Amino acid sequence: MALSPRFDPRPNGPHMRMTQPAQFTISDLAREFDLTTRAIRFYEDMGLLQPQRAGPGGRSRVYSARDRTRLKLTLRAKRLGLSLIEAREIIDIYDSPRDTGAQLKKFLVVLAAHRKALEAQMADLVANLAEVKTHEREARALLAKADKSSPRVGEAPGSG
Amino acid sequence: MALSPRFDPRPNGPHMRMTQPAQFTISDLAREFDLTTRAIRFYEDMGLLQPQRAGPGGRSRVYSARDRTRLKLTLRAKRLGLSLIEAREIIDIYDSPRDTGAQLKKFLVVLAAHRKALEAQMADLVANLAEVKTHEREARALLAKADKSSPRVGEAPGSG
DNA sequence: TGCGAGTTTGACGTTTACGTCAACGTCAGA
DNA sequence: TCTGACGTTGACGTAAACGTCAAACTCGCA
Repeated sequence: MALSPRFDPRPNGPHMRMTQPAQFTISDLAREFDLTTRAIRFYEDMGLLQPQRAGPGGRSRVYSARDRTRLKLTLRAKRLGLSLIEAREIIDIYDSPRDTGAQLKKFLVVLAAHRKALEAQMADLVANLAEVKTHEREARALLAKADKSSPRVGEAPGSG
Repeated sequence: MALSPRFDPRPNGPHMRMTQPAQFTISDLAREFDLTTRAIRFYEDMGLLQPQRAGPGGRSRVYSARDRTRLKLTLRAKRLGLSLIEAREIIDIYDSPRDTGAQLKKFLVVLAAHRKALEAQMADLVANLAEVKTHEREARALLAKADKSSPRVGEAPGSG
């Protein structure tokens, strides 16, 4: 748990927290999101993050709040089953410029497709949850019947 | 689209469909679920399917309705981001015997864990969908404003 | 009798998403 | 000055989920 200032490329680091910390080291993010630094560098190789460089020779990575947001979005996309490439495509579109009408229209098309995929997955999820709940009800009913016919010691009925 | 009877290990194949076809070939399932036969054999290697054998020398695989159900569950689990091993563990529990109280209780524990995971994913999904809808609203509003200030030829306002 | 369509097993290749070293630089503190 | 803790860049390894051959068998049919 050493706080280890070291080089610390954070003029107003996490401790200031006026609005949002502006700068993060790679292990800041690793800790926050429970990742290895290797994973974070890999996401950079995949084009998901583009940290600045600082320190002697400009070697150390410095992550901005935007990088952090993109990382958060990446992890959520992963949890929903997207590949890193798919995640990057979507996230890139999300923070790409949309100042012309054509860009806005393309954005809407992509959003519609994305929403359709999410809704399909939602359907799977709802079906699955319904089944789980049904099984739970049935199992509880069976268990209650069994407990009534031959109750076990140490398990008072009605205190579960 | 050749119906290809060949060996056809189906005493009452899909064409009878009184209740449910009882037997399927590997390519029946491949067609139905849009998989390669390779994938289906791989699922067997992973312990997800256990088809009977028939034909000369008992070489050809014959899939039962239960196999088909397990395959369907497998694919849904995959769509929700589970690995094949995780899918197998859950599906195995679903059609394992639950006649003793201990088995019922373990079943309930597993179901609760599974439900918790599904609900977490549901939260991700809902958050994601909300964001998509917000972006859609914003983009549509921007587009409407832009169209009003400089409408394009061939795109009558109010006919989208 | 040979062809095509379908089946089998086996073995190796591929992509994704990292893990796991190795070898090195740097900075603060004992 | 040396030790840790952290950082860097390669380079190689790995697990999952198949794809992609190859070589062989069987069946129905022209």
